[in-house]
Amino acid sequence: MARQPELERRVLDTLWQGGQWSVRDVYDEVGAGLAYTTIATVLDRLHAKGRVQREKEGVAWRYHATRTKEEALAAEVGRVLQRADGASEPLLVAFLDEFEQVDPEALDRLEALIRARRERQ
Amino acid sequence: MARQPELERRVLDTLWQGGQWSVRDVYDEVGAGLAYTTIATVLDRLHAKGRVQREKEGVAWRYHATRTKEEALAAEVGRVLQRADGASEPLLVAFLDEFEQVDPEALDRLEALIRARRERQ
DNA sequence: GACCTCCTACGACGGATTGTCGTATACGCC
DNA sequence: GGCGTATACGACAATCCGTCGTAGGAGGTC
Repeated sequence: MARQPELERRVLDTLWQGGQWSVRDVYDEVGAGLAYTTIATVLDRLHAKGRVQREKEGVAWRYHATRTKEEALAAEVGRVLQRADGASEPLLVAFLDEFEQVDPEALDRLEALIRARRERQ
Repeated sequence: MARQPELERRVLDTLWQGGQWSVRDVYDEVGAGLAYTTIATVLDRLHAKGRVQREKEGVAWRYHATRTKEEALAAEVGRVLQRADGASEPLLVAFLDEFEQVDPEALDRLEALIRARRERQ
């Protein structure tokens, strides 16, 4: 039923919009057709996994993402890199293919960012 | 038991060394302490998922990876990019952080590859 | 032909993850 | 003391993955 946690992903996308979210807030955003407790459970599990944090506000919890979307996605890329035997040239080429396919201009910005990073030290 | 398919990953890493592998070949490589049929099952499932291909040779199957390791890992990065809302600057910066952490020189090679790619058209 | 060895096919089982709820229970307010 | 809302907790089914066991086929050996 869950090769990739689809509902968790939608809930995280919601939190990544920024700010604090109660269960009801999230439910209103992505809960169409689902039970309120379904959303509550998903948020609870994400909290147990450390993916979101929460503070009590009155009787209810307020949730927010532990990491930004960018950080979370980059961390996944980091795991991929870990699995590779170093950043070999074929790997980098394959990466660039993917980047180019998603956004042809991304390569220009990537190059500019690399250059800026070098100058910064 | 399997948040990330560890044994499948090891089997794939084996096939990614290149060439054709029988079940026994793979078993000799990564099967220490496991049953022969465990490896056979894993290869069978990878085949069902399209991750590996196989041809009969006599009575036995010969397996090889459908994609190279580089292609497979890049495809994962591609999926991550799909989930992002475009290649925003914060995302690219976060990616570069990961690259730099894994291999500080990777950024230089990345830049060179981008430049080479631009000249090629 | 009986036997041994190796291979595949297929099914099974348990643990973990995820989607999905239901119920019980606590809290604040009129 | 009720009502409405929120949480806590547990439950169930589906799927994935690691892990085997067993049945049965194909080929070589005595």
